[in-house]
Amino acid sequence: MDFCYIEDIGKHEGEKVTLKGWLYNKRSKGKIHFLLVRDGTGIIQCVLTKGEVADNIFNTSDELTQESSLEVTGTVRQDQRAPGGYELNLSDLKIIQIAQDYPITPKPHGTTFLFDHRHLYLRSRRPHAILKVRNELIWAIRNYFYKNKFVLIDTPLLTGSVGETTSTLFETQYLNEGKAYLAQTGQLYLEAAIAAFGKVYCFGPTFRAEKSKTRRHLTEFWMVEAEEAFYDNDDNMDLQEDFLIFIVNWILEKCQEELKELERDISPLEKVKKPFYRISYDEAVEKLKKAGSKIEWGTDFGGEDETILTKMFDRPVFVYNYPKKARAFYMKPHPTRDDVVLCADLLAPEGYGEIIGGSQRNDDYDSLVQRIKEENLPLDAYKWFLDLRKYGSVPHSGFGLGVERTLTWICGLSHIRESIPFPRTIYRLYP
RNA sequence: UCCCGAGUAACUCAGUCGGUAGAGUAGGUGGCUGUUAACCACCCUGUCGCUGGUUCGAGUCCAGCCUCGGGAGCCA
Repeated sequence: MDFCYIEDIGKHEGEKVTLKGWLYNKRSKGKIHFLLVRDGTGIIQCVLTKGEVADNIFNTSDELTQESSLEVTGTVRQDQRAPGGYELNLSDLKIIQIAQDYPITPKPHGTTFLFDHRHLYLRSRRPHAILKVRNELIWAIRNYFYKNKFVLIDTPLLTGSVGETTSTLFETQYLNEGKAYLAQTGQLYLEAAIAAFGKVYCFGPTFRAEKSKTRRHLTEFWMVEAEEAFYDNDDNMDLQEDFLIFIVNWILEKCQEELKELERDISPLEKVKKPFYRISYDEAVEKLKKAGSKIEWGTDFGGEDETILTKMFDRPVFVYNYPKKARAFYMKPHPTRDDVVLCADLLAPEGYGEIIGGSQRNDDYDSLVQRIKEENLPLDAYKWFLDLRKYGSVPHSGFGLGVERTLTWICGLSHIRESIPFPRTIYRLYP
């Protein structure tokens, strides 16, 4: 390799190095030019002084425009005046390509403009920082499951039978086999895999065709789902707690710089420790009513309800045992109550709300058949799913964590669209 | 689908009572030997979202439509 990266520049103090990258910004003081060069790993200020560098090289820098690609060679020097602490005294400068009229200037832009130029906006500091945190978040998730001996099971994205019953699906013609749907969950397939592997997880994109128009919704988002044989609903919550603490600690350890760039107050993240609060749906409704919410027992929380609720707690809170009629057919009925199921949602603090939905699954053949019928679902589509209850059925539980919602909370973002490289929302399919 | 709000220069916006379009940024030219979103001077930039209406005259008032943003619902 004949060049080095800006993040390693501290190892080369006093040495002559070559960097390859893009011009982030430039300033000139006439006979001194300052070039801010970025290479994906950082930003460094390069200095060209007339008289100390060949005239043709000094003049070359006049041609540079924002985001032109270039190669620079110079001596690394520590300097407190430089952003980043180090700067490069240039001895050589080669233009790779001159960028013409780069649309994103160092001045404020509106979100529509920025997301119309998302392919370029990725280069800016804020999205760059967020997506670096995303990278670590995903690594932490995979790392946690690997360390805890969960087996990765990739579940299909094209499915015939539907997963849950409530949400709207993207539909496509599947050759000669009729309609296929883009997956909204891999859970049912994971339930098949636990009897083979015990503890499993899947991680992939999921799709919802709902015309949701809020700061918490994407039509395409990434979800990690885990499924565990012989775990009951409480074991499931213990696991989620441990899992979330692991990934938050990982981010706190690895992403100090990025969180600082995002001006994220990390004190709420530092409070993510055992035990999380656990309240029943019944208690949550009581608390909300006392706080003035119009919620009625039996309905799901609205966005506002979630915000009120999470602001009552300084750590994540589980709300467990929701009304049966507000939850999916596959959840296990409560052993002594007919109106609730064994499940739990995990709500992130600071008003962010639901990031995990989980439940113990219905492992009883007859009762599951009954629930499928009650929901008017086609029994034959679920034949394989029902088979799992015929051949060595066991108590089991699982959960799904929304990656973008989690990242939105960890980074303290105000809109989920910033948490994914190329967001797909109700009105956005470009770029 | 419903309720708000916004569409004016490449970008961010201002535009008073209806009187014929203006700032900053970007771009261009010149100046400046330590700039930090550099600064200073000058120059350039318009289908005022679209269609129609009222008027001597519409960016401005009225109607309809389009697009986008925020929220609700739905959902992770």
